[in-house]
Amino acid sequence: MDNLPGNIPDCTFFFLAKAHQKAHGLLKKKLAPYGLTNMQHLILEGIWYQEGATAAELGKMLILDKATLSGIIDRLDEGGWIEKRPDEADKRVFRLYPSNRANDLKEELIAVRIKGNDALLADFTMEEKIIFKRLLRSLFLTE
Amino acid sequence: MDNLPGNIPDCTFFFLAKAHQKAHGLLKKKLAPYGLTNMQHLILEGIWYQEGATAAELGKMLILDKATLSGIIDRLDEGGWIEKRPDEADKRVFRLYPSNRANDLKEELIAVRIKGNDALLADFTMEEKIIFKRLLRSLFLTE
DNA sequence: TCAAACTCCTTTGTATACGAACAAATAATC
DNA sequence: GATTATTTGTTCGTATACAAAGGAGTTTGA
Repeated sequence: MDNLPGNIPDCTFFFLAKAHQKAHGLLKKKLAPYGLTNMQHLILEGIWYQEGATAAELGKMLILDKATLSGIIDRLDEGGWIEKRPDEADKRVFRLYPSNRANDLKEELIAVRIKGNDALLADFTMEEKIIFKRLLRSLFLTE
Repeated sequence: MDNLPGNIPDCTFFFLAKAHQKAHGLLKKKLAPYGLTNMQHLILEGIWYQEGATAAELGKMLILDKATLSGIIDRLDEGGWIEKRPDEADKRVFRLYPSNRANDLKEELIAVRIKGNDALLADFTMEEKIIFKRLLRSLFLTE
């Protein structure tokens, strides 16, 4: 990328956007055969780790806008990946559960993400992997 | 974020998405007063560094899909930030130039991005900044 | 206990992303 | 020099993002 203009090579906004773009594309390819998008996979895995979660809870856990979540949950539901059950106590809320079909693919789908992670950082040394993840974490966790 | 589910805390896809989400939001706020989005700012700066560039050239330089670029360029044009001039030799192509209004704000707008970068990495040590940018670069520049 | 405040989810509008299909134009090749 | 292949930019369809506003339900507080 020698033709990147003067200041842009030192722009973290740009680097982050491009690193994310690449990571997103990599996982996207691995998930395509399942008919799942990256976000759908993320929400589904969130539900596996906290069955019966509400949309609000998932939003806080995964740092997602409620408006964005609404659509993703709808498509997960339409695709038969999850089930929306109304909460008995609070009529505003519904609770989310993975479908049987989703559970049948649970180990496989989680493995896809883990292997994707390995592939993404394949060229990094062990130290670099650790440092990279630590810096990413501290970046988005710092308010 | 102690309530992040088991495996997700070690997911680079997630970290990258969230770090990007945060960086994007930070720059977005700083650009809002100008009526520019992050992407519009990026393209505009790309044009400043290479006046008369074509959409295809910008796409290669900034690693952007031509379909995505098409819309952004349209809105930059409608907003009066750039000018599209047809190429005389190649009738498929138009060349992009910053408007006078854009040039009046050039230094200021570039400074906004640079200061945004500083703010984003404010909590990092100098070494961390260097390493972080190096790792991000190598991640998205790898083949 | 009743109105104000707040919460949960949805909907609307705008802006990316990007694969796919297309029309127009240019380049390649025989 | 005509046919084929490639390139450029647009449009379409689908999926995020997220601000803003709305409807329904719940909680507070006087």
